[in-house]
Amino acid sequence: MRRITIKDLSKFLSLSTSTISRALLHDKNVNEETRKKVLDAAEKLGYKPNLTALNLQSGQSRTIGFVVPEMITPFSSTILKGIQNVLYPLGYRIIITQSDEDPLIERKNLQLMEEFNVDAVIINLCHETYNNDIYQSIMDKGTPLVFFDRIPHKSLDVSKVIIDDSIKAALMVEYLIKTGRKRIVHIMGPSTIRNAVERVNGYKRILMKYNIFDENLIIQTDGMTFEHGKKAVKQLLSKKIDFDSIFAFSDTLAMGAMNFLLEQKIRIPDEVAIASFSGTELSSMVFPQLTSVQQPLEKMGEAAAELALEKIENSNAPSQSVLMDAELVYRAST
Amino acid sequence: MRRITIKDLSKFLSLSTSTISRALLHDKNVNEETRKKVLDAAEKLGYKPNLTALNLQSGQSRTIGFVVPEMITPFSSTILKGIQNVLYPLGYRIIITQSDEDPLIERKNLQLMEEFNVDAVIINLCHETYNNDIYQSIMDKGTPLVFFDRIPHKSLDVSKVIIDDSIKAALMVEYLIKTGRKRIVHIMGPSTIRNAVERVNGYKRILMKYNIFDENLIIQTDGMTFEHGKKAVKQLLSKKIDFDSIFAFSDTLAMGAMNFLLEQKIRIPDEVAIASFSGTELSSMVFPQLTSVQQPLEKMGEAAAELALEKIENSNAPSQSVLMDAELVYRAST
DNA sequence: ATTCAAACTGGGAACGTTCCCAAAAATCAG
DNA sequence: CTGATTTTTGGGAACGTTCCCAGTTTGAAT
Repeated sequence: MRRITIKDLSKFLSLSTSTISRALLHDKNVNEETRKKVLDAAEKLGYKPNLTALNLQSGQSRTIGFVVPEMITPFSSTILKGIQNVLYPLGYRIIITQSDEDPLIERKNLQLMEEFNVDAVIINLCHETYNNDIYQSIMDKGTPLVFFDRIPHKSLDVSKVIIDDSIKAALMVEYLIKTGRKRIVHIMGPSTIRNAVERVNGYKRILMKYNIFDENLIIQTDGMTFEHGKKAVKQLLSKKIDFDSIFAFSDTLAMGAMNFLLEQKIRIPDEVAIASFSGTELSSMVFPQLTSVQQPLEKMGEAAAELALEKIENSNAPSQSVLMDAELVYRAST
Repeated sequence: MRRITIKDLSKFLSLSTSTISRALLHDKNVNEETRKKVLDAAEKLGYKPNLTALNLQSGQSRTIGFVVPEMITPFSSTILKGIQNVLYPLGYRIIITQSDEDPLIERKNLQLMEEFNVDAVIINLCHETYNNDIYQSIMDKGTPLVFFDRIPHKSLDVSKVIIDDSIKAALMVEYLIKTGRKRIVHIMGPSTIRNAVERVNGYKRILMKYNIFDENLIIQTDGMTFEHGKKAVKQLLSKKIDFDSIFAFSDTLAMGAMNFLLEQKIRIPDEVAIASFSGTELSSMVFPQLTSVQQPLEKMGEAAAELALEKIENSNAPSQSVLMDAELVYRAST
């Protein structure tokens, strides 16, 4: 059951390995007839190139690292799908790690990626600055880093795929206002995530514009889970802060909030409207379905993969930022 | 920025590559002092072994394939986590593909795995028999296959991790009966999935035992998505079939069903109770939270990884079945 | 026929390891 | 202090490719 190698073909056809290799690679310096013989034999014996040998020879691992905070919501997995669309046809492998929103684990994961000798890393970070040094050192060693969604501080020159968090947040909040809401809560993610800051800024800008801003309506969570969303609303209720709507940083936080409100028999959207920011399928799997800012996740993954490829092919290609558009989708929760 | 290799260390220390290699591998045939020098130098110059070279030399790719129907619910990603727990510390890479519940794509994915020369494949299939031939041919070539959750027909001798679908389904249905439900619908998955058949059997057995079985209450979907769940309930309602509870094949189907019921202003659990089978976090993210059969997903992943390792280490190790226990968790939906 | 370029093929190094075998150095028994 | 044994080291093949550099063959032009 040993694998067929070029050497086997070489023996079988009484041709040198060089010629076999050339025939297989469609090098022009090989007789058309010979090529055909080789291709036939390869087919017949079931030859498959040994990727490991190829990688050793070329010095590339043909492996891309994918580092994400979590993989249990469809967010990362949809991005992943986009990446796979681009990379699998080219013969790249993708290895995936989850950081559990913990910068220390992220750090370990990145070291793992170095050991795996990946050609590039596509990453959604979990703390804006904590691992800056390791990002830099990886890039210094010549491994491109491409960020998406959450990006590092602008002092780092990296390729990235983003959407305009601030503007989209503003639009969503403005929509809530237009539907008659006046007391709009924002459940904000941890401020160590740039996007949380961007989105809260968009939110603030609009509320100020309409002159209905109230500091108390911003509630910052220290995590990104369903439970954090629940806790946020619990706090609001126990502080007896009056509100008629919620704009949440993510689907998961929105779902937590929603769940708690429903438990308290608060009607949605009659008493409280809810909108979120994300683009995962989760938003349409709850009842009532969530109004949300829908990010083009699969496309974002594809874009990130393209950026990575660019840097792999040309190591001093300039870093690029791809700004993608997100769509506001109005559903039953508002 | 070139990577440091053993040759660099060899030059640096004026020692042969053999000695360096031995020192690094903690071979006993090397002077303690020399080893220390080597280890220090390796540390200082930042030596990292080249996995590709290692793999070529050992003939293993140290890569495991993970083939799943989908990755957008937490089911597969939680399993994955278990696999990573076991495999990452051992230096294995994991490559992941999604089959979109399509056996043809699954087939392509498996071919991809062969090209990647993986040491083993851990797989959750999407059709009980369709790809039997390729499963067999991969195993014939010496690559172990480990199945979990959905397994192939028993004619294939493979390692697998399963839970007792029939018994757990029966227990859940019996629980529904004990809470006073009499018209229990089963939203069954496609019958090309063994588990769907197992679970419906458990369901049937109990309903027959209590003498309340009605063929009309079984509704078979032709897919596994949220929409399929919705459609199932829609059909029930339009056929005016009377029911007071639903036992669904999966969280996702249950959520679809629930969503549609709520849209129709049917109260849960007062008018209709809902229970599901799965063990993902989704079941507690909806309102009301779903009663469900909770599978020990992370542990299942770990078990699958162990089985794979066993087969990798000893290619004629006998196939094993690991039967894991699942827990019934009662929540607000019943 | 002779020459020369073009077309095709083969030999062998290289990628970074490990590991077998042999050589050198150190230790030991008598 | 000699020979035998053990410890430590080095040389070089091997894993499966690609690719450079030489060869060999072919065929056309003189």
